[in-house]
Amino acid sequence: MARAATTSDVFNAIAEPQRREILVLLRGGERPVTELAEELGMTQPGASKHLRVLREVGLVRDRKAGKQRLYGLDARGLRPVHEWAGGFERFWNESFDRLDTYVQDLKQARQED
Amino acid sequence: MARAATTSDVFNAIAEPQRREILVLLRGGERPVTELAEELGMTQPGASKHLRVLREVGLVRDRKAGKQRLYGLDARGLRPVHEWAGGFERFWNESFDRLDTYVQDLKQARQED
DNA sequence: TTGACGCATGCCGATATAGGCATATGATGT
DNA sequence: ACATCATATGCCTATATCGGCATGCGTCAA
Repeated sequence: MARAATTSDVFNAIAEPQRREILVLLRGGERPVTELAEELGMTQPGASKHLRVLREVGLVRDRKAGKQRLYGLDARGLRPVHEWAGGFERFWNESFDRLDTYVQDLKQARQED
Repeated sequence: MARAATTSDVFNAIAEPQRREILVLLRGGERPVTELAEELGMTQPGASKHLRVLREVGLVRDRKAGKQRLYGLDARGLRPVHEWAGGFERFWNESFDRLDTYVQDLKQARQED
C-alpha cells in the first residue's frame, strides 16, 4: 500500500508546505489562481493542483468571478488539527522531566568549566 | 518528484493516522514496541517502522531497558503544528460570513416552514 | 554455547504522489 | 465565429511511501 491520499483528510492535505503557504496567503482574502501561483513562485498548473486537493478536503472554496475563479479560505477543517495538537500541550510544557534535567545538567556543566 | 519524505518534517510525520495513534498512546507513558503494536493492532515491524519515522522527526525518544526498548513521547515538535493551525483560529470563528449567513438562512427557512 | 525473546532492517509489490509540459475547457470581448 | 485570457486536466517520470514477510542483531537466561 502507498501513503494515504492527500485528499483523504486534512492532515494529509497540509503535509505539503506549498499547500500550507496557499492557506496562509488566503488569510488575506480571496485570490485568483494565477495570482497565487505568482506569489508562491509556482506554475499555474501546480497551483491549480494544490488548490484541488485543498478543495477536496474542504479547506478552500471557490467561486467564479467572470473569467477568474476566486479561491477563499474555509479554515474550519483546521480546527481538528489544532485540537489534536493541543492535546499534547501539557506534554511539551511540563513533561519530559528526564530531558529537562538533562538540559539543565548540560548548562551547569558548562558554567562549571 | 514524489511526495516529501515522512521524515522531512513533523507535518509529514503526523499525516499517518497510525503514527498519530502511537503518539496518543505514548501520552500514557513509555511503552515497548511490542506492546504498542499489540494495542494498535499492527505488526511489530509495522510499529517499528512508524516509530522510526517519529524518532527521526524528534517526536519520540527511545531508551534501552534490558531486552526491551522503551519509546517515550517528546511532544515539543507538535508545538509548531499547534501554533500554525492556531493562526487560523479567527477564521474558523468569525470569518466565512457568506457561509454563516447561508447557514442562518437555512435555519430561518426551516423555522418558517 | 544454545535458545528464546524483543526489536530493527531489508526486500518486495502496489500505489499515490509532485512537478513539468501540452492541451482541453470556459468565459469574455470584438 | 474568433482570438484571448484564466483555469483545469491529462500524461509522464521519478520517487517515497506502507504493509507483509523473512531475517539479522543484541540481550538475557540456563
